[in-house]
Amino acid sequence: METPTKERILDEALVLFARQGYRGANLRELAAGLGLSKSALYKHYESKEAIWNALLDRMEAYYARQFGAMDHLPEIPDSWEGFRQTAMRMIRFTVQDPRIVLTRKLLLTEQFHDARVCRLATKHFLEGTAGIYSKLFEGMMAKGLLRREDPAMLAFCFTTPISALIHLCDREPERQQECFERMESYLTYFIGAHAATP
Amino acid sequence: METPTKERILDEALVLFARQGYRGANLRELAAGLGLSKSALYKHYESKEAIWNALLDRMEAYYARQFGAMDHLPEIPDSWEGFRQTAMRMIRFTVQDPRIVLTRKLLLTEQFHDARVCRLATKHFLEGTAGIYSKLFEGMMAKGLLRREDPAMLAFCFTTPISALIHLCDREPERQQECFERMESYLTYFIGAHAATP
DNA sequence: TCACAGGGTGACCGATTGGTCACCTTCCGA
DNA sequence: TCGGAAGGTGACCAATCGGTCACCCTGTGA
Repeated sequence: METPTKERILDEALVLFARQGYRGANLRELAAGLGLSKSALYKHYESKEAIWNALLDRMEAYYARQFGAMDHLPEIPDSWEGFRQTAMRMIRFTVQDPRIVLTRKLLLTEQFHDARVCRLATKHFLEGTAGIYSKLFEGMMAKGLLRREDPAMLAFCFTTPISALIHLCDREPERQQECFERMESYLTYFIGAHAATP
Repeated sequence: METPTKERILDEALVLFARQGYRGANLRELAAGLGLSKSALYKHYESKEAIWNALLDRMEAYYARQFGAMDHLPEIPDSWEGFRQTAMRMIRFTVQDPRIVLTRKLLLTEQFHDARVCRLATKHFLEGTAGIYSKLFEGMMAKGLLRREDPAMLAFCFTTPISALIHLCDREPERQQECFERMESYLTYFIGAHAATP
C-alpha cells in the first residue's frame, strides 16, 4: 500500500513547482507546507529530482487516462445550444479546478527546461483538447448539425481561441469574468458561422 | 551617450533569463558570456534585479513602438494570395528572429512571477498581434475582399491558431517544418472559409 | 520481551549565489 | 603634469540550498 505521505508530498510539490518553478522551489518550504521536517522527505524520495520525476509520472498517468482511453468523452449534443452548454461546462471546470490550473502553470513555465514537460505541454495544449472536440464535431456532423469537413482542422480552429482565453484567465485571474464573457461571445460567433444552414 | 556595455549586458541577460528564468540565471555566467568579471556588472547596474528591470524597460519601449504608433503596419493586400504572403512573411519573421523567440520564451516562463511580464505577455500574445490583423481585416473589408463583420473577433479567431503553432515551434524546434506545413494548410482553410463569395 | 522496520527530527556540510570592497588601469580635461 | 572619473579585477562574505547523518519514537511480529 502506498504511503499517503508520499502522495501528499506530490500534492504540495505541484503547488510549489507551479508557483516557483523547479529551481525556485525549495525543499524546506515543501516540508514546512506538510508540517514535516526537510529530512523526512528523504524517507520517501531520494532527491528533489526524484520528487519532480514522480510528479511528472503522475501527470503522465493522468493524461494517459484522460486522453488515451476516451471512455469519458462528453456525449454528442443534439443541438447547438447543447453544444454551447457542454463546451462551457468543460471550460468552467478546466478554469476553476485548482489542480488543473496549477498543472497548466507548471507546463507553461517549465516547458523549456524539461523534455518530458515539453511533450506533456504539447499533449495538453494542442493534441488533447483538440482531439476531444474532433470526436465531438465528428459526431455532430453525423447528426447533420454541422457541414461535413475535416473535424481535426475544425477542432483546432475552435480550440485555440478558447485556450488563449484560458491562458489569460490563468495569467490575470482578476479578469476572469471578462474572459468568460469573451468566451460566450466567441461561442455565439463560432456557432453562427458553423451552424448548418442548408 | 549610453555605454555600449550597458546594452550588451541586456542582450546577454535576455539570453540567460529566457533560457534559465530569473532565478535560474546567475551573474557569473552572465559576466562570463560577455568576457567580463562579475563585479564589472555592478559598474553598470546596481543589482540583478536592476538588470531585470532594465531589460523589461527595453521590452516595454519596444512594444510601445511596435504596437502603439502603428506606423509600420503591413499594407493592405489586394488579394487573398497577397494576404497569404503577408501573413506567412510576418510569421516566418516572428518564428526565426532569435531575439523575438527569446522574448516569447521569457514572457511565457516568467508570466506568473512578475507583474510587468504578465502585462507584457497579454499585450504580446493577445492584444498586439490581434490588433494588427484587426486593422488589416478592416482594410480588406473596405476593399470588398471580406464580408463585413467585427474585425476584432475575426482577428482573434485568425490569430490564436497561429499563435498556438508558433508556441509549438518554440517548444519543439525539431518540428518546425511540420508547423509551417500546418500553418499553410490552416491559411488555405481560413481563406476558403472567408473569401467573399457573394 | 525484544529486535527491528517505518517514519520523523535537528544539526551539520559543501556548493552556489548575489553582493561588497580594495585595488588597478586608462584616458581626459584643468 | 596631475587628479579624478569610468570601467574592470579578484578575493571575500553571508545567505540559501540540496543532501547526509546520528539519533529518536512507535507499533508489530517472533
